Amino acid sequence: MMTRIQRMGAPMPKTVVVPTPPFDLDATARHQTYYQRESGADAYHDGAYFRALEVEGQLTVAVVRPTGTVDAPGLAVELRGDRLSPNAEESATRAVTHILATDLELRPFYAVARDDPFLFEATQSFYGLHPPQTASVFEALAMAIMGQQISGAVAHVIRARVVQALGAQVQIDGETLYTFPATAEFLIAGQDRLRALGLSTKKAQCITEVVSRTADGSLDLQRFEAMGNHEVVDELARLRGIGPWTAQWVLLRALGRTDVFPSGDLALQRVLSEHYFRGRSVTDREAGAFAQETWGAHAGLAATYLFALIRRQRTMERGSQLVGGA
DNA sequence: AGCCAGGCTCTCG
DNA sequence: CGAGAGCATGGC
Repeated sequence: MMTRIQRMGAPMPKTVVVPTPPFDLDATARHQTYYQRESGADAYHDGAYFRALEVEGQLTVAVVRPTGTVDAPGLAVELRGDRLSPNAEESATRAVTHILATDLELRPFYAVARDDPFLFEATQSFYGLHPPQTASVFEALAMAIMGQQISGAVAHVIRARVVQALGAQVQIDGETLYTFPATAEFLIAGQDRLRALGLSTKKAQCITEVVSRTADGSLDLQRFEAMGNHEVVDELARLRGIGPWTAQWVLLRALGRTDVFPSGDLALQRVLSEHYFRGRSVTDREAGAFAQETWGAHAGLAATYLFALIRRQRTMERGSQLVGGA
């Protein structure tokens, strides 16, 4: 596969973006990059969020740093690399603010969460965490398919392998990032290559079907933006290998449908079981109904904060294991 | 060394 | 509807 490599040096003019408060870049970028220590499409270190992007055929890395406070937030967005056209600059800035969901309003959700001690604690611990979104519908769909069934750690390894193999490589300050591969790159790779990168036969077939149908126009993911939740689910369910879990995550992660609770998610089902059902296991249906009743139109934000809790829990467990093992 | 992990599809009762 | 099997891989 042809890999374009670009070395980037000279700093570019910065744009300042004002997110809807509260906004905490640290919490949001950590959440977004949780599994990607490095060699993914983005990275977070030294207080800056990095994301490789391809806009209008031009490669760039957006570097985002906080300029204000969580309650009076500002973000400095710097585009590194070859000078972009004004249009491309605007697209890149829009893309990275979309990824960080800067315009999302958290306060109504916080108001609902106040009645719920468990979630209230989460809204305090992760105050200002906006639910990160993917750059495109396809990115969310491909990421979800690659992550079906397997653990987060395994999903991370496989996704990183695919992104590195098929994405365009960008180097900045000695760090290597890759753009998330476009549908065309998956199409060129084909089933066998995807299979060799660690996807199961079914997943490789599923992604191949998505990208070939995108290529022949029978599937238009761009259109999802303007469609209702149920329409999107119906359209996605027609594809072999895509069920409720994948569709729910696409709605939440790509389209910012923060009313959608991924009720098919086993990790979320377990959290609900533990904290709201006294340990009794819950079905997909029960999880969805409970989330809808409890958090209403903000159920998707609740899911984001529940995942933040799950991750914090795992991080602490890992920490204590390391201490215990030593 | 196994068992399980942020499922989906198909089959059978 | 609900339950069960096969799929793939890496980490604990």
